[in-house]
Amino acid sequence: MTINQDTFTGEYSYTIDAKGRVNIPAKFRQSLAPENDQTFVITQGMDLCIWVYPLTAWQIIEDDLKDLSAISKVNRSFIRNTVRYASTVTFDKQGRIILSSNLMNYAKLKKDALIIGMVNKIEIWDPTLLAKVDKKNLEMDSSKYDELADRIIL
Amino acid sequence: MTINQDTFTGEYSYTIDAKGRVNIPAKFRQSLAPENDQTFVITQGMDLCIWVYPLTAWQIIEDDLKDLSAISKVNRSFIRNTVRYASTVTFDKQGRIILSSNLMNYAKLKKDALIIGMVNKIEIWDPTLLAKVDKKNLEMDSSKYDELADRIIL
DNA sequence: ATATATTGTGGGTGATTGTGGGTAATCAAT
DNA sequence: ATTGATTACCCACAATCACCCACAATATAT
Repeated sequence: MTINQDTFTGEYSYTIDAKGRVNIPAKFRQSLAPENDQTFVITQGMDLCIWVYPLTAWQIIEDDLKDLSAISKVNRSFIRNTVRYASTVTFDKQGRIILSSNLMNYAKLKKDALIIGMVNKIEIWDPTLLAKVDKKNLEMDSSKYDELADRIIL
Repeated sequence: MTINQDTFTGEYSYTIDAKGRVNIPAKFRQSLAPENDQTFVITQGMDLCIWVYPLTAWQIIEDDLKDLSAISKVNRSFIRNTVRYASTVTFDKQGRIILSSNLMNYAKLKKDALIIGMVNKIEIWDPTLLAKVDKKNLEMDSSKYDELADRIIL
């Protein structure tokens, strides 16, 4: 049973094989809407992880980027840095996608991967790295959590 | 799997051979719409790089420019610096295009080329030059980046 | 409990891609 | 016209990738 189309929750651990392939959790595959053609777009996250979007969600981002005028220098470098690391990946018959070595280096991924549902996208982390980052964030941001709690009813 | 016709994302590194030929990434060739007849228009970018447009996209730019008055300073400089140097290139059986020595000088290209999808066009950079330019831009404009990131939900 | 289907992980092989070079046509200048 | 230079087109090959199959472990159904 899936909650919503193109919505992802939960945490799963997988291994990355010698060819850089990781499994997309079966639950995520099932909640991916059919019009995505079993395809995601993967790119660098704003933290040291990989972001994975359903294809159609990424297309909306692209459309927004198309509206930015190339006359502005800031726009150009923003587009460049957003799109630069993005690539489409379709999962194979076994449900795996291939991670480029670029992205694996960026997220410091080796053999183990932690895959986390982030509602509208998916994050892929190195388990030990996430543990560290997580701990630091908790210390820093506990006050800001309260702000958010006001806006979102849990 | 390609996202859309005539849209390009991702980063690829290639080598320029002695004849000034560079490969257009296979993914880009595949997403180039058939009515372009395997043809691009290459010209000077507004940064120190080469811009590569699908033929039909360039034709639209030309049409737009005809409609615009020459009064605007932006238009005049765009026409002078960009349109001036434009020429059409068709890729060969191996998927390569030829770069004129003019354009290679402008973008300071030697042996290595970094090819970046910029949604509706492609950029060709010297790898070390881009690293420098990019770093400078990020330092100068980080606040404007945040504005843009707010408008475009990642 | 047993059988059946699904899922996660590994590997093999043929097709595609990136890169180099060669040869014949085209053009320019003497 | 002859030479030299430039361009357009063709071939070759190594490395990479996409696709296929295998199988053990887990989950589901009867």
